[in-house]
Amino acid sequence: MDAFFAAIEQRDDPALRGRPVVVGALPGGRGVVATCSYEARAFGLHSAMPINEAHWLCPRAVYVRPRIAHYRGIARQIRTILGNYSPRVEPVSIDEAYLDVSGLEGLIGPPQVIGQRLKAEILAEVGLTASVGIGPNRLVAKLASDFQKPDGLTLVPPERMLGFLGDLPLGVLRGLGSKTLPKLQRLGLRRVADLRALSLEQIQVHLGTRAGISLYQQARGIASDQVGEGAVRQSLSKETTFPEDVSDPRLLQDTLGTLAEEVARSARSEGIAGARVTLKVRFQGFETHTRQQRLPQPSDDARTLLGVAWSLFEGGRLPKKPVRLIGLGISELGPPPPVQGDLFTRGPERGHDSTEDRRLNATLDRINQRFGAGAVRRGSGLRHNF
DNA sequence: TCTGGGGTCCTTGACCCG
DNA sequence: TCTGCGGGTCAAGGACCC
Repeated sequence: MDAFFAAIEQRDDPALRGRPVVVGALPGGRGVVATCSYEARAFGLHSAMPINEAHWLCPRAVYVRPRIAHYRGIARQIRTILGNYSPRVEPVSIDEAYLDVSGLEGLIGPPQVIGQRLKAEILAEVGLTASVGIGPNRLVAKLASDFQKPDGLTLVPPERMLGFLGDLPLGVLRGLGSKTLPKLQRLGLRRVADLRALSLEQIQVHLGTRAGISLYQQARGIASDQVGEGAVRQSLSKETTFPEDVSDPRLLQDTLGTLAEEVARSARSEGIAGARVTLKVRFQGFETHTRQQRLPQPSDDARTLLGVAWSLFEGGRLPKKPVRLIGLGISELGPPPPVQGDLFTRGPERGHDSTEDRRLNATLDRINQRFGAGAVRRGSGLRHNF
């Protein structure tokens, strides 16, 4: 989908159409651009840009908070449409999916006809534009979909694949970000064709074994053509950045307690538990540390997670500096431990209970006391109100 | 103009053990 | 008994993606 979040906001509010729209944090606070409209991109704005930099570049843009639940609903609508075209659909994120359309020529038509009909139906049904890329494998299809945006359709048949890839700037390849790309640029490499001229060993000298193999293959269009179920979850976490750096241990512990409850709630709703707890702390100056501990058995219990995380915080030999962000996650996921006792004898910490709600409200009250009434509100998630 | 949140995967160093 | 070495495992950090 094209500028998905921003496009939805423009669709829903006619006053925003044709104007620069930024979805993300609000100017003055701590945060970044999640997505911005193409009108905003003309000012140099882009995803992940600090919101205050965006505001400095484009003060007249409209800044709105994301409405993730709303976007998810629309994503479901779109996925339903995709499912009508192919039984093999693999969602990759809220606004992207792979479709295997091989073998559908006889039923619908050639791939470009399928792509055109798909785009037209999405526009008619949900009022948003999508960009379609067609290629012999996932890598080429993805790069083709980015080739003409917004509202594009790019077909790359197998015989044109190497030429198409070779002309693209290096930065479009997976794994080349703000650290690795400059390494290759310092070697004088600019386009994918330049990288293709290097041997596997030459790439690996600069980028390491795994990344070397990946880029060597990408440059040659070697990639999977399997459209599958998507990935299995490996971890689950919640984190929050404070409006101002925090030194008060009570506020830190309370916030960690709220995060523990949110992680435990999500874990239980998915029927999973974690055998490893990770504490994440970002200090003043953006210095980030993690500490983790393995549990004797997997847990989905908020009090257990908080207990472990807080002991990691206190005993983890962390810097004694004000805290910018705190987070808690679980990994080594598996089935939850068997519940001891029945519904009437088991502890109040399991299931949907009022203990968690009381603790959450107490935490929100404390944060409101610290940062002023209305800093956070109950019900829509701590981090969104920050 | 200071850097969100939720993820994945890889590399590296410490440590243990044979 | 001491030392070197290689492999396995774990913890931590880093890079990247959406």
